[in-house]
Amino acid sequence: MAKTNGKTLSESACDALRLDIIRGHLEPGAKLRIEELRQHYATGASPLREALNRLAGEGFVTTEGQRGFRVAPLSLKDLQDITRLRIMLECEAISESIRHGDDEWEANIVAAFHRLSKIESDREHGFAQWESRNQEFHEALIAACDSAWLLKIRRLLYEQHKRYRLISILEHDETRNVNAEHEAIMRAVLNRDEATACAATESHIMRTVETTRLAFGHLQAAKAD
Amino acid sequence: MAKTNGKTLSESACDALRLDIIRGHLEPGAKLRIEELRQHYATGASPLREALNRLAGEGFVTTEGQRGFRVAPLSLKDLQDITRLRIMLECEAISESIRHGDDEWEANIVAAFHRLSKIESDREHGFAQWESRNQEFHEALIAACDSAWLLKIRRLLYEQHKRYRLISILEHDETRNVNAEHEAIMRAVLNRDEATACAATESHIMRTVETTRLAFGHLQAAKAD
DNA sequence: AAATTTAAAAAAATCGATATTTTTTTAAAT
DNA sequence: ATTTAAAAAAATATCGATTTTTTTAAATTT
Repeated sequence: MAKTNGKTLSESACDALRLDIIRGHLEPGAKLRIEELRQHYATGASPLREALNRLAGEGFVTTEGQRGFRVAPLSLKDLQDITRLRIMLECEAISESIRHGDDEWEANIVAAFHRLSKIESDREHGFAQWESRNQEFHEALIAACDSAWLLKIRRLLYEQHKRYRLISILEHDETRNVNAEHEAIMRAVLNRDEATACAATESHIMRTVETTRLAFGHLQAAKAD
Repeated sequence: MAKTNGKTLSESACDALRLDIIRGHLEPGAKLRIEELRQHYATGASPLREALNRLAGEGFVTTEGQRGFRVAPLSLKDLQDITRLRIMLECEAISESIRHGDDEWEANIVAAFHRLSKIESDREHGFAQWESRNQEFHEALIAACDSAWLLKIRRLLYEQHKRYRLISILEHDETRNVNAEHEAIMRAVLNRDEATACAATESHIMRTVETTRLAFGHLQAAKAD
């Protein structure tokens, strides 16, 4: 792990681990042995332990006494829990953003929506790119919310949910028109219509979760072999 | 730091640091030099660094590149931010608790209220005890909420707010009857009246914050000398 | 013989001491 | 007053030592 950027080894390891956990590259519940990680990430034990402790604070890994670290587990109940909170926080953030946003904020939303629309069709192919533009669009919507804690917690839950979403890439609900859902949210937001924006956001999240829920159920069933 | 319990040195250091930050024993914004902490907590650098990284993940300390750690700063804006979210999450948790709670849950609330009432009068004297029983009462109220994330985040914000509260112990609003506020919340909860319970909780938090806000303002003014 | 317990060995986690790198401070020079 | 260079301090990483847990295999009991 060469120090190409200005980050410390701890930080690089932390980011790499977080990404691999979110991506599902590291299995939920899997044991995180220092020695193996050392090999894989080509770094010393100390930076790794610091990174794992950081991630434990963020809730991505669990740790018990002298028994090392594990990837935080996933469950259907956890998914539903996260979903409910996400809806609540996302709506709160959007509402506040609507109240505070200026012209520049609006412009950024429109731009982010446009960028996302251009590749909306081939989700299957450049999934990583779609994922990143999707996130950028949703973050543009709430960019005018000036509650640091709300944004911090919302982001945490967004990434926790991403863990579920990314293990079910293949599941694609053909009956959905995600672009239309995004457009509905954007319309309401630009109209400064809080109630409609929240309703559209809630239904967007609920639909996404329904797809995720199915895929996650399939995965669990397949594992029970 | 003797290993009297089953905890690792990292965990002990983490708990000790967190407590000292919440208590205000470590000044907001203060630099946390490893060498000094090593002296104070009588432990090695590795456990300390792990503890600090954990606390960074939880939001109690900040960290930047190769420049070490600092106690997360406090501000009036931060206090207001935390307050708004606390009200939202606390109400959500209480509502769910009301929907799910059983007889045992009710009994624990009544017991916690009683324990708190017995020492409500001399807040000044055994403040630590009052603080702990107060927290136990509030946690008894939401004990039947089975959303792990909601409880986790609520607790985080509760402790963040405690940082503000504990630096203003002396500020005592004589016009308040905290015991009556607690009783009002309890009554509504036992009546399974969500709306009233939320309203009472919101007003309780708002009053507490108002006292805190004043004290914090005074402190800032005093520091500006 | 199968299952449980015990003891030894191996593996893994945790910690502390030391070395390296980076930042901050200090003082001189421009 | 600003810049530059050297010294000190601090943060970070590596390595090896210690402690704890897990695994393995033998011994005992049912």
